[in-house]
Amino acid sequence: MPQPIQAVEFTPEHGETPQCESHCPVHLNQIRQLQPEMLPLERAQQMAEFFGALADPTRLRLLSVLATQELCVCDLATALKMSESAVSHQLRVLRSQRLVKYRKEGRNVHYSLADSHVINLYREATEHLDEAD
Amino acid sequence: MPQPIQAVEFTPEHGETPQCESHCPVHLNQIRQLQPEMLPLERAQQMAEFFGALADPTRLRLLSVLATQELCVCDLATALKMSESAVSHQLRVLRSQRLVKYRKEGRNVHYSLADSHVINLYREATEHLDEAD
DNA sequence: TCTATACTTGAATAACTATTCATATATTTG
DNA sequence: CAAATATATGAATAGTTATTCAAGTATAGA
Repeated sequence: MPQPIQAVEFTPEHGETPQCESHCPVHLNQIRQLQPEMLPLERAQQMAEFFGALADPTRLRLLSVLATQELCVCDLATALKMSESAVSHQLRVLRSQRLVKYRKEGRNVHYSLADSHVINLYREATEHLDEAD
Repeated sequence: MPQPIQAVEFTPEHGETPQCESHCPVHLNQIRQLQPEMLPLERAQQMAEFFGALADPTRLRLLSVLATQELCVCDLATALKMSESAVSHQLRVLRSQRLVKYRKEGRNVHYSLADSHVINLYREATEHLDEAD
């Protein structure tokens, strides 16, 4: 896994006493060596929020139609048969994770996909799901 | 976006009346044409569940240490400084989405990453997050 | 077979999240 | 400026989820 980590908060005072007995394959020293590989909590939280933005059917449907063209909120609401308010709330989540970008034009706000990562993540997930469930 | 969709439940009876006025860029006919591009609800839910499995700091940390080596539950618990029960519950979520696989050996259960999609998704997310926040 | 260990699981609780409803802001048009 | 439209937002509610605790299963060894 990438992200070989910077700050690790591994304190020898508490917690790392292994519950495993001696026959367990990995022991204290090795677990200590695992720490540098482990995603630091803060980064893990940031990343979880990002994946969280993708973890909702409504938001995924919004992204799927935005993949075809730029659309304003009321068109998105119409296409998904949802209230504009609900769509707007979800677009805010997508914006907060920079999954979509927007462009104001008069009273309309046109949304579109932010970058290619969105498509790539979508594709990876699709491939994974299509492999023998 | 991939996944050009199979069944679309677009019924002309209700919902698709456009809230947008005539100056809105996309009209009813075009919105109707959007439907085939839209992720069907069932697939969207399936995909949301998958991303949901990645949307938790604990599970991402588990994956990050499993990326370095196969590990048993008690070692994972020790490394993350969490109860074995909590870790086991989270591993169940990862298993349910086939993000990890496991191997029983005596009383230990050794977990490892399921396939390369995990790494790819991790990398895409990392790259996205590292771009100008 | 009895005990200990590794892991799993169900129920309960606390924290989080999606939608609705009401309201607010901004822009266009009369 | 007033009215209408497009979007955004705050509060409330209902549904979801992560962790804990207690109990359960399975395997190994005495």
